Amino acid sequence: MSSRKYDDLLSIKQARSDWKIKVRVIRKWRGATKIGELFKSFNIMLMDYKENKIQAFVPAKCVDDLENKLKVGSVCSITNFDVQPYKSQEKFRCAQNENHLILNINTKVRDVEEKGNTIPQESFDFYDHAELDGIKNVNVNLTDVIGIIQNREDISLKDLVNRLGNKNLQTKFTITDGSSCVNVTFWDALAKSFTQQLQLQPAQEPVIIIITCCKVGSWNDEVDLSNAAATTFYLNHQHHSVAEMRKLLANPNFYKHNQSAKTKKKVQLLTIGEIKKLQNDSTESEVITHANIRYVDDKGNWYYHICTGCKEEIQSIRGDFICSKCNRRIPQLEKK
DNA sequence: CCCCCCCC
Repeated sequence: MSSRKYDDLLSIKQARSDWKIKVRVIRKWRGATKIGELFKSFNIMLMDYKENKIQAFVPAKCVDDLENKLKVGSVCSITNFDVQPYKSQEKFRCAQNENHLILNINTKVRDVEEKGNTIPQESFDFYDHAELDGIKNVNVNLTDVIGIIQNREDISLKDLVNRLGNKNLQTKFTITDGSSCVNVTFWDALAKSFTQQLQLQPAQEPVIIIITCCKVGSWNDEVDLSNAAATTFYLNHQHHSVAEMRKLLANPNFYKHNQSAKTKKKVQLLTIGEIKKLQNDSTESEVITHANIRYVDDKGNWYYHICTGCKEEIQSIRGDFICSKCNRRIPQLEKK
């Protein structure tokens, strides 16, 4: 075995046969088919002592050989692997690195002792909640976020059937950094393990969550974080970022800009009769009701016309109307 | 050398 120094993960620019890296396996995940069957192949995130990270793929043909040597938390030396740049349009990249590794049947993995510079157990690249709106729906890179879980008692696991007839598990919750809130939707296996761990999570309230490698999307015009295959979460994790957030939380001004979220009540389903009986303490509360529309009163001016295309208000509608903003033709309303 | 949808 050669005794030459280990290569820096950022120096690995193209395939070369003699790369030698010393890394900690910090995360591991498997892709799945649309119906949730896990692949034999898997992925890992590797980190060196400089906290450089790189994603590595372990193809099915070398899983039997390598999986037990690549346990999360272990430090190892790895030689003989392929290097591949991400394709220019490739989305859902897990590490801020132009390249990723592909292990193969010649790859050698050896447990090594950690001497000198210690490789941390984890490393995150957090985005502020306020920045998320600006990067939503891009997802060339996956995103790390930290926040305080709100209204923990309202969080539940739901069974859904989507419009294609597939079954899904879903859990929704909101996290805050004190000044803004972000919605999170976890799906399927991650939704299940999240709700389970949240129930087991002992004492320390509120629960601080780190979500790593998540997608930043939108739902109902709001930023919504959701899980990709690589997404992992940590509750009240032993990490300085969690300690810092808990310190901020102890400050009485922490929620100053966040009162609405803190006091937000669960939306209730009420009958019209119950809504009529609500008292002053329900002012501006949100409720849901089921009702049948019997007729629409078109006298008075409680309503206005909008173009069904551009949603701009239309001043008058008599006969067919061409929207002056987008030229859409809006037919005359039919009278009964 | 496998996936990254899915809730209105």
